[in-house]
Amino acid sequence: MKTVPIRVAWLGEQNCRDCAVRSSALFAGLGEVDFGELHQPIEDIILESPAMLYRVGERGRAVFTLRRGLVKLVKYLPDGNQRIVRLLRQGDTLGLEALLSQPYPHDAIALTHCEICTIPVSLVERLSHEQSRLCQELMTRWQRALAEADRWLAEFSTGTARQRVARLLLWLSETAPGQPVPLFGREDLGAMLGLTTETVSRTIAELRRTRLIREMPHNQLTLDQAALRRIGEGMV
Amino acid sequence: MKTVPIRVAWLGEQNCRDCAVRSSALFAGLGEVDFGELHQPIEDIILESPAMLYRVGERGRAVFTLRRGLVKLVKYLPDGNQRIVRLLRQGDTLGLEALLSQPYPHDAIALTHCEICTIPVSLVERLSHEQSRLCQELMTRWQRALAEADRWLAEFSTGTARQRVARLLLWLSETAPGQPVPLFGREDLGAMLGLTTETVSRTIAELRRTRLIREMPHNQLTLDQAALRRIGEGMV
DNA sequence: CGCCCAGTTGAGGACACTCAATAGCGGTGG
DNA sequence: CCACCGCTATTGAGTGTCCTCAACTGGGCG
Repeated sequence: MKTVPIRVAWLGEQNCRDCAVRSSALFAGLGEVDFGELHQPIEDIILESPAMLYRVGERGRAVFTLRRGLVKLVKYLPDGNQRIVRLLRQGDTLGLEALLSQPYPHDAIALTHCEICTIPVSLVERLSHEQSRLCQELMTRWQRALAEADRWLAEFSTGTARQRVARLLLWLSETAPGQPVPLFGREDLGAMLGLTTETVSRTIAELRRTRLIREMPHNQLTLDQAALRRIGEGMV
Repeated sequence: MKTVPIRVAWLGEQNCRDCAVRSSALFAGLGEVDFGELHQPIEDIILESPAMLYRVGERGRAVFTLRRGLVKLVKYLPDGNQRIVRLLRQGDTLGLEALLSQPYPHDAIALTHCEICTIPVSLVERLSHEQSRLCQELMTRWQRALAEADRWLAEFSTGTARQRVARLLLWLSETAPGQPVPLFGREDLGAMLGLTTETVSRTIAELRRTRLIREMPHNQLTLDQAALRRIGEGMV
């Protein structure tokens, strides 16, 4: 895996009040008053594609909000193979484990260009003493992560290769329905779906031949959503 | 599915102070002082095997602590098939979603004899206003659930049928290593591992023939843990 | 230009699924 | 008490999907 330098930008004057994902971000529930408390600067980082945000086992001192992009969470099996257990997208939170002083349980690796807020654990802790509202907000994050995990298991580890690929493509188009979908490496797709790269490749090729997906510039895809939905649900 | 009447027992004088799973239960972090606040009675219920604790979509008004037994969380796929996304055991917490006023996302069904504490959401909410410690405790529950979900995905949806069955048996023996393990219906096992009942049956039969597992009374099994561990890790 | 990596395609085989028949077990009723 | 039923588990035969191994293609970049 290539290592890519991490560019860091400080928000300076700017703060979470103006954040693009404010409505879905961690501090969404806090009113204006509370923002006064954010004296501590929140770091904003940019990652390019195969860059690692954190590594399994690291002691984290930060929680992250994904403002833009896609991040994979990777677990390593005893036999050395790797499995992508979840994908995070715009508005999702990463590294909540750090709040519990636990090491991160995955590798977190950028799949696309990513913009990520770094929120020091100390800040969250300080605020949560005063704001029981924040606690609620945090639990919502956990809940969302868990719901995604369950969905991941049900949709992407069950059924034929065709079904899994179709469901994954639809999942990827959920953030912006109708918009083109970024397609990444066959190896990653395989690790998400529990399939080999060859099987994924064959399946994608077949979908392309039958015009259910169409290549666009920049490795983007447009989908025949209705048809893919039928496939995903087993209507062959 | 048979419906089994639910026997309800009130704890009366007894409370969480004396609970068998106190050290791992929801209120584990609370000192003696805090127990004074538990004026509200905590209901203790007993479920027998295929009884349902709650149903997907229900508006929950309670969180549950599993004091004893095994509970499956079931999700239903669009094609009507069902998938068991997680198994809960002694000390685990169920229905945390109720704290966020969310409907339960699964069916929760007892796989064995179960003893379960029912904790009203209102009680948790009242306490959590005063006790930021409880918030921490709750997040730990979420984190544990999420870790189990990830593990479930990595261990029970990957590899050959032999590997999956071996790993599941080992998982079941984790609560009490060396102790016999309860074995349940092939259909449930299949839904946990993403396999058909026939494949599970063949695999179990083969493990029995090769003496890696041994039948005991009451549908219990003793395991050759070392051998199963080798299988689970792919050392054939 | 040629290397390297990612993706594609092919052939063969292994594994799990499907369909179907049989065996075991517990409960019910004659 | 035994015969019968229903359900679950087991076993078998045949098929299909996906995996493995391997060759080939094509674009990016030194």
